[in-house]
Amino acid sequence: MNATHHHSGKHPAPKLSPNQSKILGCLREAGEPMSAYAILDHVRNDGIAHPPTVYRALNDLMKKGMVHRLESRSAFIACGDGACDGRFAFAICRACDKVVEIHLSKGDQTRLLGLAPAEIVPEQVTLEITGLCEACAPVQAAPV
Amino acid sequence: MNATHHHSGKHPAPKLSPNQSKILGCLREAGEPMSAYAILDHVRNDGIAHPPTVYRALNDLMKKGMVHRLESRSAFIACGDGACDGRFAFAICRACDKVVEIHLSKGDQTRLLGLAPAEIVPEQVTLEITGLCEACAPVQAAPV
DNA sequence: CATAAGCGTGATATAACATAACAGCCTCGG
DNA sequence: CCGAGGCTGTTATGTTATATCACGCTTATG
Repeated sequence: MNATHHHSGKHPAPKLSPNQSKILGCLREAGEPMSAYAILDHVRNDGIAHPPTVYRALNDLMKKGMVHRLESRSAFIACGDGACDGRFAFAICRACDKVVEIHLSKGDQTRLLGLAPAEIVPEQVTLEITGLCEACAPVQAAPV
Repeated sequence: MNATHHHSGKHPAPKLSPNQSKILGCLREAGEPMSAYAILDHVRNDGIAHPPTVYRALNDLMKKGMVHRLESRSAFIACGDGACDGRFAFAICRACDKVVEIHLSKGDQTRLLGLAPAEIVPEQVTLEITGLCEACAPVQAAPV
């Protein structure tokens, strides 16, 4: 699971440290959001033993656009694309925690940033849409 | 103007418990986001002494639409409108923490919900736009 | 009155999430 | 040799949130 030379193309060169690779590998294997401490539990085998080590790697991976944080759940997930430019959104099933990454078009991004009031110059967007996925819809009642 | 009939007009009847009133008052006085523990510090005078008391009131107030949670900061803020229907967004200055509540038009709401993939039926939107306000722009460099 | 149900609250304890601060070990360039 | 910088390890602590049980008050009922 060494992602050190992935395919070249859209994405900037990764250049990951050993710890970053381990943690990214863990998140990619899971394919779903994990809390920092859940990650820690899964990489103890790999010699990572303390929270700061995990958070350091996660923060570095987020700067590279390879991991995103789901604010509404305090959880982290690998970017479905390898890496992206920071303009993205998520749809999350409230019942099973399934996450779908939404790729925002240029137009979407512009419209979103345009919602900011004149007094604040927008830089970054956090957009998370919660709902119910196909599988969970039949067995759940609407709470809102 | 006590229209306790149905929820006529924009705002449903408040009917707050004493603790809810104290905590909403605290947030309204502040006019800015506060962490649950910052709120706790400010209402100790009023006889509230433990975290669960604060969280209980905050959760009730959020259900009523009178308080919102800023996911990206783990903070709470009084609704600028008294109460609203849950379709709103925030613009936040990353330097001074100033928050502006953005009221989404019907069209904005529809577009946002439309971003959800087919496999997840959207129910709720969390949109937070971080940037730099007029006052802070001159003295801050862009980090991203 | 007695009693039970329901609700808001008080209080203890602990869980879950995150970072500050410092120390060790490399490698690189002088 | 020596210092700078990058990455990691480690200890300790700070911050955010909830589970659980107990208490007192009001109300409905017999």
